[in-house]
Amino acid sequence: MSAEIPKNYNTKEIEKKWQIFWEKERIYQFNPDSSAPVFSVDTPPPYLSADHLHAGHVMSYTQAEIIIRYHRMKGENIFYPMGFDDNGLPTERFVEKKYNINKSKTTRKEFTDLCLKETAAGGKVYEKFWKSLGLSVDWSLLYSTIDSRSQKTAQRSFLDLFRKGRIYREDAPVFWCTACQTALAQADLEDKEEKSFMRDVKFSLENGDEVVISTTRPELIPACVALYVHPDDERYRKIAGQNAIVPLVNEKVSVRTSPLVDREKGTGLMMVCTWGDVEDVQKWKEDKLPTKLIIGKDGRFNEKAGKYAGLKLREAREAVVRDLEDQNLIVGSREITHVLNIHERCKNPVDFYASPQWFIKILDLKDDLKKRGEEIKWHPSFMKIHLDNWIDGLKWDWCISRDRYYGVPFPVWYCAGCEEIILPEDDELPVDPRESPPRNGSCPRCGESKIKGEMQVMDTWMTSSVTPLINARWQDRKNLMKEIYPMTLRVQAFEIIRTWLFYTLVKSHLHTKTAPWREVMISGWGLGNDGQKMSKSLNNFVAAGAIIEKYSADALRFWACGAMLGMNLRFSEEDVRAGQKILTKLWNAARFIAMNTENMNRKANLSPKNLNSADRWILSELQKLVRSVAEQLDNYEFAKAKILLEQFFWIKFADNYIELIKGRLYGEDAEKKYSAQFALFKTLSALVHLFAPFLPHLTEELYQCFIRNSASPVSVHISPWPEVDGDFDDEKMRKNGKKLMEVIAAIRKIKAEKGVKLSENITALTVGARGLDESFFSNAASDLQNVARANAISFDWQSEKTVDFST
RNA sequence: GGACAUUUAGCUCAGCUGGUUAGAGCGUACGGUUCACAUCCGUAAGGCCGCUGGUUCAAGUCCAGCAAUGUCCACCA
Repeated sequence: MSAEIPKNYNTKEIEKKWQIFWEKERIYQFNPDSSAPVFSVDTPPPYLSADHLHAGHVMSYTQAEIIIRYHRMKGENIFYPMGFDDNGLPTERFVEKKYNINKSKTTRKEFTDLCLKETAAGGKVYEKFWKSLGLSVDWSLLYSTIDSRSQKTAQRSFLDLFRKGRIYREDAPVFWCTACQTALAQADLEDKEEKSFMRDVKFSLENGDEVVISTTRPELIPACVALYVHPDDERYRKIAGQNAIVPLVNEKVSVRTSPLVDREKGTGLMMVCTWGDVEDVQKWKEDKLPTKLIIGKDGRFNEKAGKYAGLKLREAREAVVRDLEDQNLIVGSREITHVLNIHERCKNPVDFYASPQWFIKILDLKDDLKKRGEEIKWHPSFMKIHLDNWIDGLKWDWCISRDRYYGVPFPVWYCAGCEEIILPEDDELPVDPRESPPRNGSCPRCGESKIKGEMQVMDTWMTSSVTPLINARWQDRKNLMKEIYPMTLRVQAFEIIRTWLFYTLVKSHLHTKTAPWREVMISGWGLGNDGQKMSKSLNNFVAAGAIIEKYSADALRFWACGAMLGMNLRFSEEDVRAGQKILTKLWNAARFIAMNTENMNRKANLSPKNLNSADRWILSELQKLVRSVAEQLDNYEFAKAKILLEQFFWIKFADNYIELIKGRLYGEDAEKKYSAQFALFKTLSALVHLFAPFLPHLTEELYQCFIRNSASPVSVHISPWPEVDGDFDDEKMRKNGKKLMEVIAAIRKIKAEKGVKLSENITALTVGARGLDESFFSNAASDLQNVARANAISFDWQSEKTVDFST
């Protein structure tokens, strides 16, 4: 047998071999007919537009996968799908950039065709990559957020919520990205600090008096519709109720009062425009102020802006300031730093704009949603606070429509005659009202046959928020709702708690009156060498494919599970190399064991009393390891489990135990040799299983080469997780073992330091030996003597005196 | 301004419900081995455990305050 075992572990060949094997044998396939408990997983569908996969992706997917593999080996029926998010704005932007095209200058058909082509290509790259990493995904469950099943689910979600009165359409101010030319939701915004100028501008009152307002947005002066003061502000008591004249446009606006005005801010006199910020929108709503929208959807000023019409925002600001200066109306100006909202996808500043949009009413659900959040078990627990904070801070209903081309269409038509909203039946879905009319062709209310389809598309989260329902085939007659829903586990990173997690919670609360999952697992970020977030625009980008190519998937996975759940992890090639080292070490240890257990009878089961001391020790340590690794994995503490495994394997098993029993393996005493062989094989077998979730390729190779027999499962990944064997779980043995290791250390020290400190070391040695139980020692003495001999020392345990160096 | 997290050896991080001389990996220096190990083993150097107070017989570990870093949120007149 030993002749057949290759000396080196050929990473690339072997990993590829088992990946093909797993697929062929359908090791990871979900079995809907099994009676085993189901463990269903809701994994993030990554955006295909991210055309480079980096080590950060590897980290979060691997961490989740280790937990999943553990549950699979515990005999649970794993439902582990993969999805691709190839829907919506990110994909559009990717295509725009790649082909350098402008959405408004191409037809919808051309554009969506390109999007579909790119997502198909991207999907292939992703699938290949995830497979090369060894993810135990059931690829037969693959979904894409633009495929017809997802569209159907998203549209049915819309219809269901519409019927429940949760969805409304309103022509109101919305967050608007002038670069993408679409409405946005609160969750699509990001903060950005920017330097700007606070300018003090003179306004005249009708009676000729002058007042001063402060603003960072002078270009909105032509859109001013009111001034506000605090009702108790002595300075302005007299002017409240009067009219002011807006400079440059000479329009009359009223001076109103509101207790919400902050007297300390600026001059205490507040200019309200259509609409510069959230305050403006609120005042506009509450006091029914006039509307004077001077910025168009493309970001240019429109005809209502008078002489500034046609200018871009920046140009308009310059022009307005120039004009104000010419008229000596700017009485103060200072540079300030303030934070403005930018669009998360394109980083352009977000404005307000009014146009008809679809909304889901969520502001009245805050308490319910927080309660749903509490039904879920959070790992790590503090991550739940991010959700609560977000819910507390909600100010707007969820705007679900986007003025774009590529995405799931709304299942909505409008009657051209009576403006009735026309909806399809569930069995018609998916529909595309932009392309085809409703089934019965005319308006059910007025009979009008001219019907318009809704041209907007859904927010990408409208689809992503129903991934559990897509997977459970909620929309199908024969669905898996009972089997896999609510799902067992959601895995994701923390930055999309406010989007993906929150929106999914909203949907499942409204559709199924449950939380969507029982547990969530939130991972941190993989950081670049410099500690910054990995991003391909920076030089800290670590292409995951290249690392796998250079080392191995298993080594990269070993790095990925090095941080505790929820913590960020800095990438370091040294750590990957350390992972590679443990692969080699495991391979060699297994090879050694295989060579020395070739002819042993593996069927017989020895009991502790038939074993030598050292063998009982390592097996008792093994039981402790089995117990604690399971404990850690139950708590999603894969990093701690990994450390336990490493330390047991490398230090206790390889450096100490194997060295201790080599003499018996090479010796003539068949009984003593068999005792060691038995412990060696039992330990190796357990280790291969315990390491399997972390290092799936290597452990599969070891299992197939050294462990598997005709009665075993075809793969280590579906073979049973090790259990504690009470017969060998012996604390007394572990205590003796600790002493045993001290004695070995003392022997090595004597060797290393020769004469130096000799007496101390000999004392350590004898004291260590004396600390052992008598029967344990008498049985282990020959093993120790062997170690001593291997270190060129002979020691007389009886007299505790003689030390020879056979130099 | 609010929230959450982090702060322990040169680097990356462990240190559970407080208890003897604070640990691992990598890196560094030195020594040994190459008969499982394109290696491996051993030894050493290196830490006011962010700062300040408090509780306690006893604190890296609990409490309070402060600081730095990261992230999220709020503030945009």
